[in-house]
Amino acid sequence: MPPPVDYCAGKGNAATISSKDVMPLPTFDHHHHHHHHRGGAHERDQRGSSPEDPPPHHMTQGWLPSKVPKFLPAMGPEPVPEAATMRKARVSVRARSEAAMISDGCQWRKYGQKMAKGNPCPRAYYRCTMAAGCPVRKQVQRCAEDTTVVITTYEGNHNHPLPPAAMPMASTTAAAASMLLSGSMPSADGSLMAGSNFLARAVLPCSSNVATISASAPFPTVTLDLTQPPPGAQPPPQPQPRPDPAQLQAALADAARPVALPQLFGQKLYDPSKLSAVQAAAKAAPADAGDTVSAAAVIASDPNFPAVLAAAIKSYIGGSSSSGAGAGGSSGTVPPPPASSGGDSSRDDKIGEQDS
DNA sequence: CGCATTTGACCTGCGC
DNA sequence: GCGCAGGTCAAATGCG
Repeated sequence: MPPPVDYCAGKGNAATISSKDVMPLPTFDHHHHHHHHRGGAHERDQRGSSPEDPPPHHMTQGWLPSKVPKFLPAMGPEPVPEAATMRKARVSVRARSEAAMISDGCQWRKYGQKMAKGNPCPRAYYRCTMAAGCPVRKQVQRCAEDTTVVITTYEGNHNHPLPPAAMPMASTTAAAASMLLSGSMPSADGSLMAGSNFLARAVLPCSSNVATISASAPFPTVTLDLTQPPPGAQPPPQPQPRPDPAQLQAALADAARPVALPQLFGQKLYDPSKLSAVQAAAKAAPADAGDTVSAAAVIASDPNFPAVLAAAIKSYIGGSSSSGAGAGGSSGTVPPPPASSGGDSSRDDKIGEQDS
Protein backbone atom coordinates (compact mmCIF):
# COMPACT_ATOMS: atom_id res chain seq x y z
CA MET A 1 0.00 0.00 0.00
CA PRO A 2 1.74 2.88 -1.31
CA PRO A 3 1.25 6.12 0.37
CA PRO A 4 -1.70 7.94 -0.83
CA VAL A 5 0.32 10.80 -1.91
CA ASP A 6 1.99 8.53 -4.23
CA TYR A 7 0.02 9.67 -7.06
CA CYS A 8 -0.08 13.32 -6.89
CA ALA A 9 -3.27 13.29 -8.64
CA GLY A 10 -4.93 12.04 -5.63
CA LYS A 11 -7.22 14.08 -3.65
CA GLY A 12 -7.44 17.67 -4.29
CA ASN A 13 -5.59 17.48 -7.40
CA ALA A 14 -8.04 15.21 -8.85
CA ALA A 15 -10.36 18.00 -9.31
CA THR A 16 -7.84 20.06 -10.99
CA ILE A 17 -6.93 17.42 -13.29
CA SER A 18 -10.31 16.61 -14.32
CA SER A 19 -10.85 20.10 -15.16
CA LYS A 20 -8.26 19.90 -17.70
CA ASP A 21 -5.27 21.38 -16.24
CA VAL A 22 -3.89 18.09 -16.05
CA MET A 23 -0.33 18.32 -15.48
CA PRO A 24 2.22 20.46 -16.89
CA LEU A 25 3.06 18.16 -19.57
CA PRO A 26 5.40 19.69 -21.89
CA THR A 27 4.80 18.32 -25.17
CA PHE A 28 1.99 16.23 -25.99
CA ASP A 29 0.31 15.14 -23.01
CA HIS A 30 -2.19 12.60 -23.08
CA HIS A 31 -4.79 14.69 -21.64
CA HIS A 32 -7.31 12.29 -22.54
CA HIS A 33 -8.03 11.39 -19.07
CA HIS A 34 -8.02 7.75 -18.86
CA HIS A 35 -11.22 6.83 -20.21
CA HIS A 36 -12.47 4.49 -17.93
CA HIS A 37 -10.60 4.33 -14.96
CA ARG A 38 -12.02 2.09 -12.77
CA GLY A 39 -14.98 2.27 -10.99
CA GLY A 40 -13.72 -0.29 -8.87
CA ALA A 41 -12.50 2.15 -6.44
CA HIS A 42 -15.65 3.17 -4.95
CA GLU A 43 -17.20 -0.03 -5.79
CA ARG A 44 -14.35 -1.63 -4.12
CA ASP A 45 -15.13 -0.57 -0.70
CA GLN A 46 -18.47 -1.89 -1.24
CA ARG A 47 -17.17 -5.12 -2.41
CA GLY A 48 -14.77 -5.29 0.35
CA SER A 49 -17.69 -4.55 2.47
CA SER A 50 -15.35 -2.37 4.27
CA PRO A 51 -14.00 -5.07 6.33
CA GLU A 52 -11.42 -2.79 7.57
CA ASP A 53 -12.31 0.75 7.50
CA PRO A 54 -13.05 2.60 4.46
CA PRO A 55 -11.27 5.82 4.44
CA PRO A 56 -13.44 8.83 4.32
CA HIS A 57 -12.37 9.67 0.91
CA HIS A 58 -12.70 6.52 -0.94
CA MET A 59 -10.87 7.71 -3.87
CA THR A 60 -7.83 8.98 -2.32
CA GLN A 61 -5.60 6.87 -4.32
CA GLY A 62 -7.02 7.88 -7.48
CA TRP A 63 -4.13 9.10 -9.32
CA LEU A 64 -6.67 9.16 -11.85
CA PRO A 65 -8.76 12.06 -12.06
CA SER A 66 -12.28 11.61 -11.46
CA LYS A 67 -13.38 8.44 -12.75
CA VAL A 68 -15.80 10.01 -14.87
CA PRO A 69 -16.57 7.67 -17.59
CA LYS A 70 -16.82 10.29 -20.10
CA PHE A 71 -20.36 9.46 -20.71
CA LEU A 72 -21.67 10.39 -17.44
CA PRO A 73 -23.58 13.47 -17.72
CA ALA A 74 -22.79 16.23 -15.67
CA MET A 75 -20.48 16.18 -13.02
CA GLY A 76 -18.15 18.77 -13.64
CA PRO A 77 -18.58 22.28 -14.37
CA GLU A 78 -16.61 21.42 -17.30
CA PRO A 79 -18.08 19.07 -19.72
CA VAL A 80 -15.57 16.83 -21.05
CA PRO A 81 -13.67 18.59 -23.65
CA GLU A 82 -13.44 17.34 -27.08
CA ALA A 83 -15.76 14.61 -26.40
CA ALA A 84 -13.19 13.22 -24.26
CA THR A 85 -12.08 11.21 -27.03
CA MET A 86 -9.25 9.25 -26.00
CA ARG A 87 -6.72 10.49 -28.23
CA LYS A 88 -4.24 8.32 -26.54
CA ALA A 89 -1.13 8.01 -28.42
CA ARG A 90 0.77 4.90 -27.78
CA VAL A 91 4.22 4.05 -28.73
CA SER A 92 5.25 0.48 -28.70
CA VAL A 93 8.79 -0.64 -28.98
CA ARG A 94 9.71 -4.07 -30.12
CA ALA A 95 13.10 -5.18 -28.99
CA ARG A 96 14.92 -8.38 -28.46
CA SER A 97 15.75 -8.98 -24.91
CA GLU A 98 16.05 -11.83 -22.57
CA ALA A 99 15.21 -9.66 -19.71
CA ALA A 100 11.63 -9.52 -18.71
CA MET A 101 11.65 -5.89 -19.39
CA ILE A 102 13.97 -3.70 -21.33
CA SER A 103 15.75 -1.14 -19.28
CA ASP A 104 14.81 2.29 -20.34
CA GLY A 105 16.26 4.20 -17.45
CA CYS A 106 13.03 4.80 -15.68
CA GLN A 107 11.68 3.26 -12.55
CA TRP A 108 8.52 1.29 -12.88
CA ARG A 109 6.19 -0.35 -10.55
CA LYS A 110 4.12 -3.23 -11.69
CA TYR A 111 0.48 -2.84 -10.97
CA GLY A 112 -1.10 -5.64 -12.82
CA GLN A 113 -0.75 -8.54 -15.14
CA LYS A 114 -3.15 -10.17 -17.50
CA MET A 115 -3.24 -12.89 -20.00
CA ALA A 116 -3.91 -11.62 -23.42
CA LYS A 117 -6.30 -13.47 -25.55
CA GLY A 118 -4.21 -14.97 -28.22
CA ASN A 119 -0.94 -14.89 -26.46
CA PRO A 120 0.40 -17.43 -24.05
CA CYS A 121 2.57 -14.80 -22.52
CA PRO A 122 1.03 -12.57 -19.92
CA ARG A 123 1.00 -8.86 -20.36
CA ALA A 124 2.35 -6.82 -17.49
CA TYR A 125 1.29 -3.31 -16.63
CA TYR A 126 3.71 -0.83 -15.15
CA ARG A 127 3.50 2.70 -13.95
CA CYS A 128 6.35 5.16 -13.70
CA THR A 129 7.38 5.76 -10.14
CA MET A 130 10.09 8.25 -10.64
CA ALA A 131 7.76 10.97 -9.64
CA ALA A 132 4.52 11.00 -7.87
CA GLY A 133 1.74 11.36 -10.27
CA CYS A 134 3.66 10.62 -13.37
CA PRO A 135 1.00 9.56 -15.83
CA VAL A 136 3.21 7.35 -17.86
CA ARG A 137 2.27 3.74 -18.06
CA LYS A 138 3.64 0.93 -20.03
CA GLN A 139 2.69 -2.56 -20.96
CA VAL A 140 5.22 -5.24 -21.45
CA GLN A 141 4.53 -8.42 -23.30
CA ARG A 142 6.56 -10.94 -25.13
CA CYS A 143 5.79 -11.72 -28.67
CA ALA A 144 3.75 -14.85 -28.98
CA GLU A 145 5.80 -16.23 -31.80
CA ASP A 146 9.18 -15.14 -30.84
CA THR A 147 9.53 -14.94 -27.14
CA THR A 148 12.85 -13.26 -27.43
CA VAL A 149 11.04 -10.21 -28.56
CA VAL A 150 9.66 -7.96 -25.93
CA ILE A 151 7.00 -5.53 -26.89
CA THR A 152 6.86 -2.52 -24.64
CA THR A 153 4.06 -0.08 -25.11
CA TYR A 154 4.33 3.36 -23.61
CA GLU A 155 1.49 5.66 -22.98
CA GLY A 156 1.67 9.19 -21.73
CA ASN A 157 4.49 11.53 -21.12
CA HIS A 158 6.64 11.96 -18.08
CA ASN A 159 5.92 15.03 -16.11
CA HIS A 160 9.22 15.14 -14.38
CA PRO A 161 12.87 15.32 -15.24
CA LEU A 162 14.43 12.14 -16.39
CA PRO A 163 17.85 10.76 -15.86
CA PRO A 164 20.07 10.73 -18.89
CA ALA A 165 19.64 7.07 -19.19
CA ALA A 166 15.97 7.47 -19.67
CA MET A 167 16.14 10.18 -22.21
CA PRO A 168 16.54 8.09 -25.28
CA MET A 169 13.45 6.10 -24.75
CA ALA A 170 11.43 8.95 -23.41
CA SER A 171 12.37 11.24 -26.19
CA THR A 172 11.68 8.69 -28.77
CA THR A 173 8.31 7.81 -27.51
CA ALA A 174 7.42 11.40 -26.96
CA ALA A 175 8.47 12.26 -30.44
CA ALA A 176 6.58 9.44 -31.97
CA ALA A 177 3.50 10.13 -29.99
CA SER A 178 3.68 13.76 -30.70
CA MET A 179 3.87 13.04 -34.31
CA LEU A 180 0.92 10.84 -34.13
CA LEU A 181 -1.13 13.33 -32.31
CA SER A 182 -0.24 16.02 -34.67
CA GLY A 183 -1.29 13.91 -37.51
CA SER A 184 -4.56 13.40 -35.89
CA MET A 185 -6.56 10.41 -36.65
CA PRO A 186 -5.19 8.54 -39.45
CA SER A 187 -7.38 7.85 -42.27
CA ALA A 188 -7.81 4.51 -43.57
CA ASP A 189 -5.92 4.20 -46.60
CA GLY A 190 -3.25 1.77 -46.87
CA SER A 191 -1.80 3.18 -49.90
CA LEU A 192 0.49 5.36 -48.10
CA MET A 193 3.20 3.03 -47.59
CA ALA A 194 5.37 5.62 -49.04
CA GLY A 195 4.28 8.08 -46.55
CA SER A 196 4.65 5.53 -43.93
CA ASN A 197 8.18 4.90 -44.70
CA PHE A 198 8.84 8.47 -44.77
CA LEU A 199 7.55 8.84 -41.35
CA ALA A 200 9.38 5.88 -40.20
CA ARG A 201 12.54 7.35 -41.33
CA ALA A 202 11.67 10.44 -39.56
CA VAL A 203 11.50 8.64 -36.36
CA LEU A 204 14.43 6.47 -36.83
CA PRO A 205 16.44 7.91 -39.57
CA CYS A 206 19.65 6.46 -38.45
CA SER A 207 18.66 2.95 -38.08
CA SER A 208 17.00 0.84 -40.53
CA ASN A 209 14.42 0.05 -38.05
CA VAL A 210 10.90 0.25 -39.00
CA ALA A 211 8.28 2.41 -37.57
CA THR A 212 4.72 1.64 -38.26
CA ILE A 213 1.74 3.56 -37.34
CA SER A 214 -1.38 1.74 -36.75
CA ALA A 215 -4.78 2.96 -36.12
CA SER A 216 -6.31 -0.16 -35.08
CA ALA A 217 -8.41 1.29 -32.56
CA PRO A 218 -9.23 3.90 -30.22
CA PHE A 219 -5.75 5.01 -29.91
CA PRO A 220 -3.25 5.48 -32.60
CA THR A 221 -0.09 3.59 -32.06
CA VAL A 222 3.38 3.95 -33.36
CA THR A 223 5.46 0.86 -33.38
CA LEU A 224 9.18 1.12 -33.38
CA ASP A 225 10.75 -2.09 -34.37
CA LEU A 226 14.18 -2.37 -32.92
CA THR A 227 14.38 -6.06 -33.15
CA GLN A 228 17.15 -5.77 -35.54
CA PRO A 229 18.35 -3.83 -38.45
CA PRO A 230 18.30 -6.10 -41.37
CA PRO A 231 18.73 -3.83 -44.27
CA GLY A 232 16.12 -4.48 -46.77
CA ALA A 233 14.87 -7.69 -45.42
CA GLN A 234 11.84 -8.74 -43.57
CA PRO A 235 12.71 -9.94 -40.19
CA PRO A 236 12.14 -13.64 -40.21
CA PRO A 237 10.19 -15.07 -37.42
CA GLN A 238 13.26 -16.47 -35.96
CA PRO A 239 16.14 -14.24 -36.34
CA GLN A 240 19.16 -14.63 -34.31
CA PRO A 241 18.82 -13.58 -30.79
CA ARG A 242 20.37 -10.37 -29.92
CA PRO A 243 20.64 -10.17 -26.23
CA ASP A 244 22.51 -7.03 -26.20
CA PRO A 245 21.11 -4.39 -24.01
CA ALA A 246 23.75 -2.02 -25.06
CA GLN A 247 22.61 -2.40 -28.55
CA LEU A 248 19.15 -1.48 -27.64
CA GLN A 249 20.26 1.51 -25.74
CA ALA A 250 22.29 2.59 -28.65
CA ALA A 251 19.42 2.19 -30.97
CA LEU A 252 17.24 4.16 -28.75
CA ALA A 253 19.76 6.86 -28.35
CA ASP A 254 19.89 7.03 -32.03
CA ALA A 255 16.24 7.18 -32.36
CA ALA A 256 16.03 9.82 -29.79
CA ARG A 257 17.99 12.24 -31.77
CA PRO A 258 15.10 13.43 -33.71
CA VAL A 259 13.68 15.04 -30.75
CA ALA A 260 13.53 18.15 -32.71
CA LEU A 261 10.85 16.75 -34.85
CA PRO A 262 8.06 16.92 -32.49
CA GLN A 263 8.53 20.52 -32.16
CA LEU A 264 8.39 20.98 -35.77
CA PHE A 265 5.34 18.97 -35.97
CA GLY A 266 3.91 20.88 -33.20
CA GLN A 267 4.17 23.98 -35.15
CA LYS A 268 1.46 24.79 -37.41
CA LEU A 269 2.37 22.38 -39.96
CA TYR A 270 -1.13 21.68 -40.63
CA ASP A 271 -3.86 24.09 -40.80
CA PRO A 272 -6.87 23.33 -38.89
CA SER A 273 -8.81 23.54 -41.98
CA LYS A 274 -6.72 21.00 -43.60
CA LEU A 275 -6.98 18.91 -40.64
CA SER A 276 -10.67 18.95 -40.71
CA ALA A 277 -10.62 17.81 -44.19
CA VAL A 278 -8.45 14.99 -43.26
CA GLN A 279 -10.61 14.04 -40.43
CA ALA A 280 -13.60 14.16 -42.58
CA ALA A 281 -11.93 11.89 -44.97
CA ALA A 282 -11.00 9.61 -42.23
CA LYS A 283 -14.50 9.50 -41.10
CA ALA A 284 -15.74 8.74 -44.47
CA ALA A 285 -13.51 5.82 -44.72
CA PRO A 286 -14.09 3.25 -42.13
CA ALA A 287 -10.93 2.26 -40.55
CA ASP A 288 -11.12 -1.18 -41.54
CA ALA A 289 -8.64 -1.01 -44.16
CA GLY A 290 -6.34 -2.80 -41.99
CA ASP A 291 -4.53 -1.65 -39.10
CA THR A 292 -1.54 -0.37 -40.55
CA VAL A 293 -2.74 2.76 -41.69
CA SER A 294 -0.74 5.62 -41.18
CA ALA A 295 -0.86 8.96 -39.86
CA ALA A 296 1.93 9.59 -42.16
CA ALA A 297 -0.55 9.38 -44.85
CA VAL A 298 -2.45 12.13 -43.39
CA ILE A 299 0.54 14.14 -42.74
CA ALA A 300 1.92 13.50 -46.09
CA SER A 301 -1.17 14.83 -47.60
CA ASP A 302 0.06 18.20 -46.75
CA PRO A 303 2.17 19.46 -49.51
CA ASN A 304 4.38 21.19 -47.12
CA PHE A 305 4.99 18.25 -45.04
CA PRO A 306 7.69 16.59 -47.00
CA ALA A 307 9.70 19.66 -47.25
CA VAL A 308 9.41 20.54 -43.68
CA LEU A 309 10.11 17.13 -42.47
CA ALA A 310 13.00 16.68 -44.75
CA ALA A 311 14.45 19.86 -43.53
CA ALA A 312 14.01 18.83 -40.01
CA ILE A 313 15.65 15.55 -40.55
CA LYS A 314 18.53 17.06 -42.29
CA SER A 315 18.88 19.52 -39.66
CA TYR A 316 19.22 17.19 -36.83
CA ILE A 317 20.99 14.52 -38.60
CA GLY A 318 23.44 16.95 -39.80
CA GLY A 319 24.22 18.72 -36.73
CA SER A 320 22.87 17.19 -33.81
CA SER A 321 24.82 14.69 -32.30
CA SER A 322 24.66 15.41 -28.80
CA SER A 323 24.12 18.92 -27.98
CA GLY A 324 21.09 18.85 -30.04
CA ALA A 325 19.68 16.37 -27.80
CA GLY A 326 19.72 18.76 -25.01
CA ALA A 327 17.65 21.21 -26.73
CA GLY A 328 15.35 18.75 -28.06
CA GLY A 329 15.16 17.02 -24.90
CA SER A 330 13.13 19.69 -23.59
CA SER A 331 10.58 18.83 -26.01
CA GLY A 332 9.93 15.59 -24.79
CA THR A 333 10.20 14.89 -21.39
CA VAL A 334 11.33 17.61 -19.49
CA PRO A 335 8.81 19.56 -17.77
CA PRO A 336 9.62 22.89 -18.81
CA PRO A 337 8.41 25.30 -16.56
CA PRO A 338 5.87 27.54 -17.35
CA ALA A 339 7.21 28.48 -20.45
CA SER A 340 6.02 31.81 -20.73
CA SER A 341 6.16 31.72 -24.33
CA GLY A 342 3.84 29.16 -24.11
CA GLY A 343 1.49 30.91 -25.89
CA ASP A 344 1.85 28.98 -28.67
CA SER A 345 3.10 26.47 -26.91
CA SER A 346 0.93 25.04 -28.14
CA ARG A 347 0.46 21.99 -27.49
CA ASP A 348 0.41 20.01 -30.39
CA ASP A 349 -2.30 18.18 -28.93
CA LYS A 350 -4.42 21.07 -29.53
CA ILE A 351 -4.04 20.64 -33.10
CA GLY A 352 -5.21 17.20 -33.12
CA GLU A 353 -7.91 17.97 -30.88
CA GLN A 354 -10.15 20.08 -32.72
CA ASP A 355 -12.96 18.27 -33.71
CA SER A 356 -15.75 19.91 -34.32
C1' DC B 1 9.89 -2.37 8.74
C1' DG B 2 9.10 -0.72 4.28
C1' DC B 3 8.61 -1.48 -0.43
C1' DA B 4 7.70 -3.92 -4.65
C1' DT B 5 5.32 -7.69 -6.60
C1' DT B 6 1.58 -10.98 -6.91
C1' DT B 7 -2.97 -12.15 -7.65
C1' DG B 8 -7.99 -12.13 -7.78
C1' DA B 9 -11.84 -9.23 -8.40
C1' DC B 10 -14.28 -5.71 -10.64
C1' DC B 11 -15.28 -2.03 -14.07
C1' DT B 12 -15.71 -0.24 -18.74
C1' DG B 13 -16.17 -0.44 -23.59
C1' DC B 14 -17.22 -3.10 -27.57
C1' DG B 15 -19.03 -6.74 -30.40
C1' DC B 16 -22.42 -10.19 -31.23
C1' DG C 1 -29.06 -7.58 -23.59
C1' DC C 2 -25.22 -10.58 -22.82
C1' DG C 3 -20.66 -11.92 -22.98
C1' DC C 4 -15.81 -11.01 -23.91
C1' DA C 5 -11.50 -8.84 -23.53
C1' DG C 6 -8.73 -5.32 -21.75
C1' DG C 7 -7.29 -2.63 -18.01
C1' DT C 8 -6.88 -1.18 -13.11
C1' DC C 9 -7.26 -1.51 -8.21
C1' DA C 10 -6.10 -3.11 -3.81
C1' DA C 11 -5.26 -6.63 -0.23
C1' DA C 12 -1.93 -10.02 0.67
C1' DT C 13 2.62 -11.85 0.39
C1' DG C 14 7.55 -11.96 -0.22
C1' DC C 15 11.96 -9.83 -0.19
C1' DG C 16 15.63 -6.55 1.03
